[in-house]
Amino acid sequence: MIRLVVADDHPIVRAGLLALFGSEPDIDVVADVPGPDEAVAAAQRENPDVVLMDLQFRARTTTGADATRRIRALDAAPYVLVLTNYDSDADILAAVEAGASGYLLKDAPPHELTTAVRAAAAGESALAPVIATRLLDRMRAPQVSLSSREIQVLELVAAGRSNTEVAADLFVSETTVKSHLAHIYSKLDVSSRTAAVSAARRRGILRQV
Amino acid sequence: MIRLVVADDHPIVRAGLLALFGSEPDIDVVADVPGPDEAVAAAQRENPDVVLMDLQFRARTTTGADATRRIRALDAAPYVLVLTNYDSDADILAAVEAGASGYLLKDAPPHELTTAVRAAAAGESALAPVIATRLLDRMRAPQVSLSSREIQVLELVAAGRSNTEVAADLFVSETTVKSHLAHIYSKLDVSSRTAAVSAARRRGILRQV
DNA sequence: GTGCGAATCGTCCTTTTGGACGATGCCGTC
DNA sequence: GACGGCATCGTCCAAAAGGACGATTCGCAC
Repeated sequence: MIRLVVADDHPIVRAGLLALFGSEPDIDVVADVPGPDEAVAAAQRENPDVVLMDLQFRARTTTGADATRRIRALDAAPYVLVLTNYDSDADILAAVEAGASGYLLKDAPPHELTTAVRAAAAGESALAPVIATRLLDRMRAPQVSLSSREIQVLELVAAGRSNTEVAADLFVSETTVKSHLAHIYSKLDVSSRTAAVSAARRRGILRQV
Repeated sequence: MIRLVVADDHPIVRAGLLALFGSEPDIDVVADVPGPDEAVAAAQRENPDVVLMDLQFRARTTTGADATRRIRALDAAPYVLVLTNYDSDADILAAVEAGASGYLLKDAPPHELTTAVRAAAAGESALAPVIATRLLDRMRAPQVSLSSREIQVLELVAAGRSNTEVAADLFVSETTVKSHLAHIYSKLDVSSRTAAVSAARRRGILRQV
């Protein structure tokens, strides 16, 4: 019998997961909690085999990645599966770095969830097919990383500042700003400031406001 | 007995809603469907009192707002409640314009859902408290409100499209796009596209990606 | 110490954007 | 039926942004 803890702030999603695993004879949901801190507590208290955890929690400072890290640091730590709506690079990276053994999407078919839980309980890794594909793409495609100065420029641009204003803010010439922007465009494969901001947000390079 | 149709592309959410309404004696879920087109079909076939519908469907061209519009155009049309993750002005506006009688958030407590369904069945409007608050704020401070067309333009601009591209996307001339942008700038008190996007995000006019 | 990326600054030129005037048709309100 | 807001289209011009060449200096890695 696999002991499972479910952590998600949406009551509807928790109800759905309970219903789903309720019909699986070999999976027992021993706790369902609405927040990351409660998840860590439950992981200590219930001694589960697997924790299924959301990444985003509204109105919480702790993220799912933080909670994952803390759970994986426990003695006899359970495996953690991350379950989220988004498949952004930044999110996946955060989850993997925190020690998750799987990354699942909320719109996945139910059987993907149950097989993933069983795989995780057996100590194996479990990625949603979509995510696996994306990771492979990522490996194939060269990693884009902006320098800290470039990010600084892009943040000001995202805030709506003009090249002249950015130059004044950073005490450099407008030429320099344009030069940074040209590099940013080339790295992100775009050709305008709005497209750059949009691409950077999508990839988690800029704060998601 | 309230006949309810549930439309959401996440199997987990559908399972959760089924479990939730399963324990309500006066609500009968007569169909649960994964897409907007199926929702319209079910609304015709099952003759429900209320349709509970997601706004965003992955990998579909039809949006929840489109489906809502089509359902409300039926004979003996059921009431439509929109259920979504986001509370941006653009989404709310789209839903209301499409004829939704309520707007609910997925992280709402279950009782909000059931009371909203009962209210909708009785022909009343039902808004999540968060949304109601936002609408009231909007009424009190009506200083900035973009027209739906303007929001549409701004969304494309935020996605990094140029004026020419936006014009092509919306089947209008570039002059028209520039005219919309000029109005947007004046309303938001800015003078560039990036500043407009930034201001609109800050005020919740655009979704906080 | 050679090479490389980063940060800085230049010029010249083209494209895009924004501002300042227009104009028309439609719809809803008063 | 007049008025205002919205959406549509136009021209002309100035400013901003972007592309295509440059260039130097400074670290840091090999």
